[in-house]
Amino acid sequence: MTVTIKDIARIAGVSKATVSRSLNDSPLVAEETKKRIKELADTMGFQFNANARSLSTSRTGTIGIIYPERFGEFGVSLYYSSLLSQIRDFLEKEGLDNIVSFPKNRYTGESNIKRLIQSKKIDGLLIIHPNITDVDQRILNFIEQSKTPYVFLHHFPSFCDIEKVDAIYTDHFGGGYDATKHLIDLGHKNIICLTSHGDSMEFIQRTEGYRAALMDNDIAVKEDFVFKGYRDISSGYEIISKNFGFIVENNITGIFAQTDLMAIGVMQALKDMGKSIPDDYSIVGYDDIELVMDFRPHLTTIHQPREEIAVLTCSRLLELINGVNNNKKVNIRLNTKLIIRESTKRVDNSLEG
Amino acid sequence: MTVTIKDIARIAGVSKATVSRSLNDSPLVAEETKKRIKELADTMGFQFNANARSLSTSRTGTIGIIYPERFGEFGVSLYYSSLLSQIRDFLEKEGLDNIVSFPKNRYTGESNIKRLIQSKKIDGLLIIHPNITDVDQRILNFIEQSKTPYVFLHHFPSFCDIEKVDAIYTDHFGGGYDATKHLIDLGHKNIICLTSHGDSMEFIQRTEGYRAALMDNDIAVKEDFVFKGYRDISSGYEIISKNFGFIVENNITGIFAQTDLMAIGVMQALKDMGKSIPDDYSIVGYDDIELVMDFRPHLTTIHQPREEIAVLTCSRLLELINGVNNNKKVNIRLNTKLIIRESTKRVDNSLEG
DNA sequence: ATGAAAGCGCTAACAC
DNA sequence: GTGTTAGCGCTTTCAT
Repeated sequence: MTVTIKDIARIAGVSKATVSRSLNDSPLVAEETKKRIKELADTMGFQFNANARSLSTSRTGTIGIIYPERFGEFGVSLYYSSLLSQIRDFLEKEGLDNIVSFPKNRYTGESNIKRLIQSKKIDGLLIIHPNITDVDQRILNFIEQSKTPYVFLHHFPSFCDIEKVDAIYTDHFGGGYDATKHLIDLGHKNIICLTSHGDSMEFIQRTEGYRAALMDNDIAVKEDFVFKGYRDISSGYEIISKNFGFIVENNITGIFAQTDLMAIGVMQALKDMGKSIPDDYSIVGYDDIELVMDFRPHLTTIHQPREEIAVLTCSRLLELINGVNNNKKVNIRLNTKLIIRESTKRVDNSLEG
Repeated sequence: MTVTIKDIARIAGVSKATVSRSLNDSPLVAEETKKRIKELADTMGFQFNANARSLSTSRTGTIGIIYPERFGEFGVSLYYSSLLSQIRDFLEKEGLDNIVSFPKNRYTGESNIKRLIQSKKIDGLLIIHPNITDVDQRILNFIEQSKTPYVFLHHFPSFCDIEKVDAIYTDHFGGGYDATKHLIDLGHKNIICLTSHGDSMEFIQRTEGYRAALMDNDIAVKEDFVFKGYRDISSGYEIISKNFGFIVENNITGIFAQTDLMAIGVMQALKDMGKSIPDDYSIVGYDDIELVMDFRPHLTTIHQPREEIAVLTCSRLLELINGVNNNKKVNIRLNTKLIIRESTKRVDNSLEG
């Protein structure tokens, strides 16, 4: 039923080797035979057996994508699924398949990274890992010594020597800084910040950016101005509702929410309290997910260049796989971009004491 | 560097066959040797070469998931990505990998279904296909004669003889019916419906359910009460804003939006016009995506049993792959469930003429 | 320019 | 209970 090169060889009256060479466009075979074989293969509906091929060449034509476990969570997936789409798009263009996996099997605890590499199911790895615990040094060593091409993306891989890995990431510190600076520039002095629980690097870095911007502008950094939540809409909503007294007492006018979802929740909460945005409060989000355009006022936010991340990451991985420019590591920090929309506004000083 | 069964055989002083048998838990080998071999394999960090294995057994341990192309679009992915998560979860439990793919490569136009099957990259296929154009009869025949196990999910596969395929889907007609009936039961007489452009079966079926419910309750079906949009928040928003005059003129009080996202947009639009929900308008959505809980009032909606779909679909596919109960097709229509929350309310008849 | 043959790592008859 | 061997479908030396 399935047609193999052997079948083609038989029918064409040539050897398997010639068929293989022809279909792989080897220059060693006469143009004429090559053409004949190709056409024959085509009419016979031939397709390489990927397993046989991989066994022989050690190339599978599939890329492994390692996602943080909480990808499964709803809110988190909004930004990531957009990034993933871009990655898929690129790989599709190259005719590559992809296997998406968590670092570990959640049931057996087995390392999917190790498994995928050892079982030779993939040609390379794209890794988004939030922190040290998820991809530990042992695994990292394993990948390294297996010589599997891999690229880290999205965050700065702070848990390892950046000189020793390929990584494409955005400047989360800078993003946090810019968001805060924007509020400061608009005259806001009392700015709170909503970040995420946990040790995910991106949030730690955004918060550092927030602090730095305040300090650079001689505004005291107050630890109780940093609220930890769950990076989704309801968490943003809840933090604001519960702490509204605090917000009023402290004369807060600027709010930096470290995810757009939180920012949306913040806006909802303020609206529900009869407040107006940006007249009463200025809000800055983070991510620039598509969803924000569905809400009024349109959110001022930090755009992450997802498409660029995807393109650069995939291109780099392909270089590694194809063995070009793989003598030295590539390390790119992409700038985020402040997108000013409608949720931020110059503070009205005339009303101040 | 990589350790193979040959290495183990050499070190253990047995043949490759014995090693293979041991690691595959064959009853043909003595318990003692088996144990010894297993431990050895373990300490040596052995892992089967998936390609060699697949070549020999024709089993790959990976499942292909075919998604509609517009999975890439943001709004659409909210429901589907939740479904996909559930599927992944099940497959993870079984130690299976998955390759997610569109029906065709968007660049080359090549059929990914054919390619994945012919190249023997997958053991079975999970197919979510919106309509006839995406998975045409030729491909269907191809799958069939390739004997690749496959299960359709999410929609009723109306383009083929349902008796001849395995399919797990929800009752979109029933869902549309229940949503509408709920509004009718609450006393609403003038009910509009927001559906999606295109020929996606799920929406056609939901609209049919809407019509049937009206007819069954002696309410005239008016074609201009059905609005076509893009299944996202802004589309819902726009339809309501643009047609608010129509809504008022026609005394509309009930709105059935065929996606939750549209429903959210509807609520926003009405709010922005100073209307109150559910006092002025009752809204019913569809899907029961997680996002709806982030909005007030909480949306009354049609819950789709995604987890059940995922579990049943995957279980069935595994049966097919393992050759159990594969003599007759399985065809399950799951019921949706009306979830009554805060966006619907009995119509206040005292105000009526 | 083409063919023969070995080998990739594993499984499964078939022998013993 | 274990070993030998052929074979899965392809690539790639090495011959010719």
